[in-house]
Amino acid sequence: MTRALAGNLLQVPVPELADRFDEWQKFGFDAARCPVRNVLDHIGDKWTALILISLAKEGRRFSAVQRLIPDISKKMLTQTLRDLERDGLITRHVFPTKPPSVEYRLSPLGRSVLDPLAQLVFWAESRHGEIEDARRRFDASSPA
Amino acid sequence: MTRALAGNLLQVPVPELADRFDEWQKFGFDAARCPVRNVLDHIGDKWTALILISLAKEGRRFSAVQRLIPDISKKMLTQTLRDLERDGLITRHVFPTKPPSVEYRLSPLGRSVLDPLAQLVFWAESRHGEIEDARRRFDASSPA
DNA sequence: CCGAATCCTTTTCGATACTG
DNA sequence: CAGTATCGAAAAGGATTCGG
Repeated sequence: MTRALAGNLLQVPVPELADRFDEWQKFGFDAARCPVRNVLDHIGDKWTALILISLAKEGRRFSAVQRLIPDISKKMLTQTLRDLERDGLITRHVFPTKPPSVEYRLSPLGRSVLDPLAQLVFWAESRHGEIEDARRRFDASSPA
Repeated sequence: MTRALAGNLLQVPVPELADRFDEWQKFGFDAARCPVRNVLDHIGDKWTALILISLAKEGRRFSAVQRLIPDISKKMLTQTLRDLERDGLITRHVFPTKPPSVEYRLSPLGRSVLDPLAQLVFWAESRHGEIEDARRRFDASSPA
């Protein structure tokens, strides 16, 4: 994208990320305060991103999310939803029907992560083939 | 969705992500082919993002990366670097000095992930405070 | 229907010691 | 310097059972 150069692809974008990394270094790189660890570790776990995406279009009930992500266990669904609620990314709404129904919705904060998350997902989709090719090449030229 | 209401912030962006999710559903949501799982699980692990960022500015040697990320063990550094090489995100260059030195560099593919990754990192940085506040509120109103 | 509690397996990770 | 090998601890995850 942007100015298409011949041969020497990119290199220009994302100067900021490296610079920010340098900043972190200066302050001793405190793991507890590093947002990469504190936040990315969370949204990067096995189910979080999928759950967020499944709530992108509309609020959904517990069982509805479970249907959308068939191979998640109830335990992990409960746990991940609670973590997301704790972080303020989703809200939980209990309706006093019987049996009770519970709906989860993205909060404004949760909705705000969809955009950067989408960037990464679309990157993953578009590069998935390249990555699989690279894996095959690597495995082919590596010993048993 | 859409109809931009006052007070009700955003909602409009990222229609594509939810739609893409719907697409996946139609094909049975094959976990093995889902790029969210195949790729995000990788870059979302404990060290991958940090290593990619540490290589953003320039190629670095094994020990240099280890200095930049002080609390990574040699084992995990080796392992994560190898996984990244396998996925084609970084390249490995051995210089026949003695003792040998090895430099790791981002490949074009690896550089291409920095931009979406930066979006997420900057989101994390800017929202870190909100998330911590939400955590405190949640913990305060939850039982022992 | 939603979820808590328990048990158990798998995976991840770190510490340590060793090699070219 | 840049790894490899092995071990054990810890965390994550799944299956099952129970309860409001």
